[in-house]
Amino acid sequence: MSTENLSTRTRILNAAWKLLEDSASKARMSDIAKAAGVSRQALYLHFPNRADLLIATTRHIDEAKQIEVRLAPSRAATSGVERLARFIEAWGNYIPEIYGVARALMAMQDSDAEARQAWSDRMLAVREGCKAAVAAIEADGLLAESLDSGTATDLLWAMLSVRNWELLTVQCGWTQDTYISEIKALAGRSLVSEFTPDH
Amino acid sequence: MSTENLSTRTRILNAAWKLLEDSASKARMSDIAKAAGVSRQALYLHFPNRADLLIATTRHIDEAKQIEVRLAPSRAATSGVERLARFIEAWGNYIPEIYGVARALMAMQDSDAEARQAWSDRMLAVREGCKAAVAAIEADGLLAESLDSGTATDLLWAMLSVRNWELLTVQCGWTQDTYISEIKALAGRSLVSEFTPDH
DNA sequence: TGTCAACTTTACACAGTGTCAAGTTGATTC
DNA sequence: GAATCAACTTGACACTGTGTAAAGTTGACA
Repeated sequence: MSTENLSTRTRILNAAWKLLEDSASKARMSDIAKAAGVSRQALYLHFPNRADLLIATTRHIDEAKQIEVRLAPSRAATSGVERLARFIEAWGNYIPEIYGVARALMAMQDSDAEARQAWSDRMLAVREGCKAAVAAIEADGLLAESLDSGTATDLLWAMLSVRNWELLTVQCGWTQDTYISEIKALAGRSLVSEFTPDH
Repeated sequence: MSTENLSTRTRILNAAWKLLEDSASKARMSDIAKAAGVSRQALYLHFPNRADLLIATTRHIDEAKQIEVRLAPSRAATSGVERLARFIEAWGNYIPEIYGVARALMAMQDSDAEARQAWSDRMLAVREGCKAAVAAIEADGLLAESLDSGTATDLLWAMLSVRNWELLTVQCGWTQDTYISEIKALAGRSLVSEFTPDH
């Protein structure tokens, strides 16, 4: 796709996305500007600061990657266990897509309150997905006896955190496929009573 | 304990420790210097840079908090399940002690290769503990059927990561006691076959 | 021809790390 | 009691990256 006719704003977002995608490259404001073919100051004409630019980049990716569409199978599931599996697939496979931006945003959390808030909001949305899956399992009467739904939601949320994905894939060297299947199995064993993996 | 007779180096380490402990306070080099009652430059006489100072601080804490002693019950355990439980208690209760420094060190990972290495080394030590616990369970013939020991080690390591502790306690608001008991239960359900919580 | 928005160019303020060089000070040694 | 030395202080400065400010350019549109 030609980059010519796109608005400056879009070119900036695409540049930020691309730079953040490969972990090797730095993504300072000047780097992003250079990659977008605009001056560094042009960035500040469109985004008040780096945090806002990164946040806008995540929304931009969400649109391009259609996160909502990906979540549809989970919402359409007819059983709790299936809903859990489809949700893990949707979100778990989405993590690598946003990992670059996520990393940059997480790195800013200590210094930037706005970045913290933005990331927190996104993660709370994920938590809602976890909550819905847990509720569906509970409705089937299959939530592990020792768990209440709040605790189960928190645990699932933790299992599906970007940091966990990072640890298991980047650090431990798991493939994405291994990650998905092992996390599904883990969530099943630990949240669902009488769980048997539907292979 | 009087701070008078301690060496400058020790006073610096104590100051860094104290500042990093309460999450409210900043811990810039100048802050640490002020807290230690020395000039900022004195810090550079003892530590080449901030990363080294933080790393030295973790070792300082390890000594003061006797991490090795805490790990003894796990090593002395007579069954795999017990070893797992004692290890989770030892490490899980140690996390809040080092969390301040850990946070600072983790925040430096993206920019500082040395900090990354130092943190990685420490976490690999934790992984060894996980590995030993998994090996003990396996030796009892109680490792969950669907798991090989490598995967089980990785999963336990992820469950016991500082990031997970942070998510569950700081973000979800779990108490430390809840964290320990829920993680024990989670590790049991997900790693051990025929697991029954010993009350 | 004039106006306006979008963008560029140049310059600067600021925070925080790390470096450098020239003091001071107090203990040790001859 | 003078010289020496290590440990520390003081003040200045380089560097990086973010964000701000102000003046100049350019092309479209009226």
